[in-house]
Amino acid sequence: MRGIMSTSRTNLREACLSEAIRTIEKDGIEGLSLRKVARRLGVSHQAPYKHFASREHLLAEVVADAFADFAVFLDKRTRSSRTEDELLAMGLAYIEFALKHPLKYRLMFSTTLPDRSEHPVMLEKAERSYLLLKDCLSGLEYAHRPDIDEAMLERDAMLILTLVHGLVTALTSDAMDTMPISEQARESAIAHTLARIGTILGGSVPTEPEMERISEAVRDRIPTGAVTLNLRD
Amino acid sequence: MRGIMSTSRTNLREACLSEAIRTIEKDGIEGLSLRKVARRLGVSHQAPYKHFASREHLLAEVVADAFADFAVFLDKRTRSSRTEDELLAMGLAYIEFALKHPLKYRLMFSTTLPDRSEHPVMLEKAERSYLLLKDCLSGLEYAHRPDIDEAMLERDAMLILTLVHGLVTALTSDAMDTMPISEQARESAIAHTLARIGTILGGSVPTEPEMERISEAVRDRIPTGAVTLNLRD
DNA sequence: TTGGTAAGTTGACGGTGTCAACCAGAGGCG
DNA sequence: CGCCTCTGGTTGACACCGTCAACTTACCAA
Repeated sequence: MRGIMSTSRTNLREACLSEAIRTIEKDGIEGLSLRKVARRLGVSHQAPYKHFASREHLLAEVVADAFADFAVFLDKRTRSSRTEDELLAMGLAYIEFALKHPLKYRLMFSTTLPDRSEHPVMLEKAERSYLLLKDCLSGLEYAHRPDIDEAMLERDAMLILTLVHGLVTALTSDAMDTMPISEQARESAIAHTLARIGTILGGSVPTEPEMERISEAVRDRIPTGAVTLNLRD
Repeated sequence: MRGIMSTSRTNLREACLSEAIRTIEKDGIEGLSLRKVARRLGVSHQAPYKHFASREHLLAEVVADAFADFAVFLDKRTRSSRTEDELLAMGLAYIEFALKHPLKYRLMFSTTLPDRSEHPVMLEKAERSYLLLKDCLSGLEYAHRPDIDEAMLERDAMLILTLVHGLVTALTSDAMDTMPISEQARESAIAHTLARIGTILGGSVPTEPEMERISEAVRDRIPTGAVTLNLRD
């Protein structure tokens, strides 16, 4: 028999998803439990298992949806912008999304997500956003400079992503509650980050000797190969 | 009566800490439980509560230790380096630590840590590393340029930290298992990041009109004030 | 000696994920 | 029509978990 709830027919699956979202909003990602969503849906504790193999699978789907929303947002906002500077538009869109949907954003970059390799759909949705940025970069005249090859572009894309991610992570961290910053400081932090991205793309590629100097230092100091997974020493 | 274990006297506290570390190594941060620690120490499930108010408190202490180790490492490596380029030395030290102790590093930047504001000791240890970088930056001639004021330095410090953090997060992410990259690509990713940091510090500060252009766009698009904590819409 | 406190103990409660077994209904099919 | 199988729900059990409460011991200070 079905539960008493309004969840008609066999759409319990959808109901679980949206109830999961509501639960995360209220209790955080750690507070999500299959039993809780079942209870809140007025359904037996095992019912969700008919639609999701495990808690992780449910979570993976919620996260995948968040990523999908993110990609759509990025795409739409960047496209619709009449700005010359398409990269600036994308950066702004990124930041706008993260500040408008901090929970969703946090969810996407939580470190306790289900293993990516076991949830290919989630992974695929996540990669979409990265591709959008890379495409955007490819469209700029930056990409047509003779000193920029594919690998360089890829590395710079990563850097840019990292910069914006770091910025919004800081801006939406709960440190902001205990140590709030002024609206003005916030704005200049954002503008500064975006400007510095411009600096990176505008500046010429590091010179050969400079790269060699750094690479040497890297080879000197950075361990190569397998990593050790222990917390001691 | 005491447990049978070798944990003599009242050093159960220390024993808990190191057993917690061992547990995290084996079962991940999610797998840490006070009961497990107690069991592995041959002690009753409530014994750890005499030394740690809750699971979170135990975890906070482990994390605080990790941060302390990190700060010490940064300091030592940077100091001992005979390089002219002190910033490069610090960047390398950062990366070296993260690659040598990926678990410890992940632990420090896990998103499921105890609330920072409720664990001041942990917070304080965490801030130490940031201060080290800022100090390092202050020592450079960069800091003495007329166009660099305190706020600018602070913002650039944040950017640099973000860049290095993003780099090592990618390098130690488990995506590396499923999509491994060549030793050479790894090395150039590292060198590239460090070089781009140089680009940032070397380049001149963004011009006034450029900043104004960006700031305007920011004001246009970025929501101000309170954020909404919901996952819908 | 006495009394109080710190550091252990056992026990209980409510919560979790998940396996197993059962059951009702719907649809295909001989 | 009758049967049979599959889907989506059910209850029940198990082994965990964090944490509160109450009890016991050992020691140390007055």
